[in-house]
Amino acid sequence: MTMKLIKADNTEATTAGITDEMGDELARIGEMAKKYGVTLRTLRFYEDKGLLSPQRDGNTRLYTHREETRLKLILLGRKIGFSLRDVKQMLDLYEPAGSNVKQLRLTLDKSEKQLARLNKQRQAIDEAIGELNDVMKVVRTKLDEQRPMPVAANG
Amino acid sequence: MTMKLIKADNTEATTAGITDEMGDELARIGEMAKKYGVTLRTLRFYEDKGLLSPQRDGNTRLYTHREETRLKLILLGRKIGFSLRDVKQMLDLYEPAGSNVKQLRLTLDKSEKQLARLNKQRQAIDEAIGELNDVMKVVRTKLDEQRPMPVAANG
DNA sequence: TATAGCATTTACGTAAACGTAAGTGGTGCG
DNA sequence: CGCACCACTTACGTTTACGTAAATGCTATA
Repeated sequence: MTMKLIKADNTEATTAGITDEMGDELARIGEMAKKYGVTLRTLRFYEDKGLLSPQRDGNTRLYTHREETRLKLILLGRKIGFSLRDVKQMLDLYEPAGSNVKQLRLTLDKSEKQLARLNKQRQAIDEAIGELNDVMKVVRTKLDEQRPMPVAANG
Repeated sequence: MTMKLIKADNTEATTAGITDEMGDELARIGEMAKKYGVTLRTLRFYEDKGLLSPQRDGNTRLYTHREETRLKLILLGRKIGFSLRDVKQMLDLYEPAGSNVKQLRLTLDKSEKQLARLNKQRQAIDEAIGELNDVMKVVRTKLDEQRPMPVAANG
């Protein structure tokens, strides 16, 4: 029981319970990475692409709840098949204190296109599976022909 | 008797009816490209990767029936989702005068794995479609909420 | 002979999403 | 004090299948 990384009561050592002047929960990059199953590299990459912009304590990145929400949206977007560029476009339209009609419209628009793409992909995959099965059938047949007739084997 | 490639009277100039000393039908790169809906670049690329190896008349590539068959297989392979590397491995095992058991086995092996991949992809796409539909539903709802109640509009 | 067409070569560019290496900094603990 | 950790930065590498110049050659035809 190494027990490292945990401070006695509130030493604010390496991790945990860091809060903003605003009272926000602040997480460091390692926590975020573990919590959402991504690498540190990925989080920095997203930042480099303007998708995230965590606060800083010196050099150390501190992620607020807002950034966490953004990350969730990014990951959802990627799961759905959006490119990071698309995700960024949508996120960039978010206005915390206004109507996000433009954002919603853009999202819906991109979603419809993505849905079309996904359906096409699905069809392509189904076709591929079909052809692949044909191929496998032929190959199996040819392989059987190679076998010199298992004349009534076992019985 | 080099036979130069071009016959005197049949003006056909650039293309057509070129034959080998063997009597094979020889096609130039442009014909092949059109016939199979690929670019010249693609054919040269495949050659560069060792998937095709057309004859030469000087610098000009001449494709035999064998090369054509290979191309068909390459395209089928790609349609099925194999990488060019995989296709090459399989093609490289072809022996014109022997049992191609190894080739067939490799093909079957790769096919099974590819089938598994395709099924996974299919599932992933289905999931993505599902989530995407959820997202669209939410977005549509939010957009509707933005509209200040179409209290019996128009009429 | 000039032009149109088809061909050739080399070689850098593209897209996406990070991986990975290399070198450095700050910190609490034994 | 020095190790173990966590974090940071820069920047090149990876993968796949070609696209896209750029410069040049060969041949038939007008």
